[in-house]
Amino acid sequence: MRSYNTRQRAAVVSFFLSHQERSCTPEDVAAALPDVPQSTVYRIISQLSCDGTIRRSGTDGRKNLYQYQGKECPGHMHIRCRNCGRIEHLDPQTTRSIESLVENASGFMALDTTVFEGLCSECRGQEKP
Amino acid sequence: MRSYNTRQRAAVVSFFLSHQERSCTPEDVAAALPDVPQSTVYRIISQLSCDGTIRRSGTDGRKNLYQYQGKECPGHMHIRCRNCGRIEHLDPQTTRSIESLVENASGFMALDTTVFEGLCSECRGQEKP
DNA sequence: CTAGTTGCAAAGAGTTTGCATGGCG
DNA sequence: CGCCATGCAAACTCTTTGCAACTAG
Repeated sequence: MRSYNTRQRAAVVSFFLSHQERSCTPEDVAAALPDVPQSTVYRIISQLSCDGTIRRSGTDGRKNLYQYQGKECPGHMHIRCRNCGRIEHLDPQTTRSIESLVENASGFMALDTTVFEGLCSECRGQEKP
Repeated sequence: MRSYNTRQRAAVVSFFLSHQERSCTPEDVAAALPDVPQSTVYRIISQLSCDGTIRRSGTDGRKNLYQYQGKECPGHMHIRCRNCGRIEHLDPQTTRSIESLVENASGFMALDTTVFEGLCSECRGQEKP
């Protein structure tokens, strides 16, 4: 089941390469590539995610997030503001500490695809439920 | 906008009361109450969630999770096995430690509705992607 | 050639909503 | 009685899938 180098696949990989610094949704990709239909974007993302080119980095609450998987890119968790939707990174060091805490307490191996729900400093006190 | 005591509402509250120890999905509720249509279950859950009777405790990956909100019930995070879907609690103490770590690192207030993605001890090494 | 890929449209899963009817207070 | 809640079906959002036509190697 080796994969072919199609125009569509190249475009999606190129998109993730030029957005290495942030997590993107399938919608982001489709919006940037109007000539690649959504279903194809979903299929290509699914493949790239399997072969390790990109990795799922959690969810924005609704949609899945994916990010280019650089060689020595240390995995990190994210936190999303429940009020404004903003997503930020937790540094790899904090991520490792949390993983240890969880593993010791539960026996589960915590994955860094975890996305915390939270409130950012600007939204604290002005939550709109 | 005070709420009326209807048979359906009472049934849903009663369900959550008798399942205080675990998080339930709208589907769980609807399945236990065959004479209350799904849309009504969703609407009642939405209300109860607003008025604080129950609280959203995260997601099972697809569906939302809700739990009865006892007065002195300390909030806790959950961890879900990505492989088998099993959900377990993290104890309140571990939850507090994680909240502190996150807050210090990011400035976000971490909410205990966070559900970790992980692998339970039984599924480690036998993940099926 | 021919297995893997695309494009389209339709199906799924979970959730929300519009609207006429019904019932609590 | 008036306002809120219910029931039904339809809409909505995100994602997956079936299938015939296409294309990279």
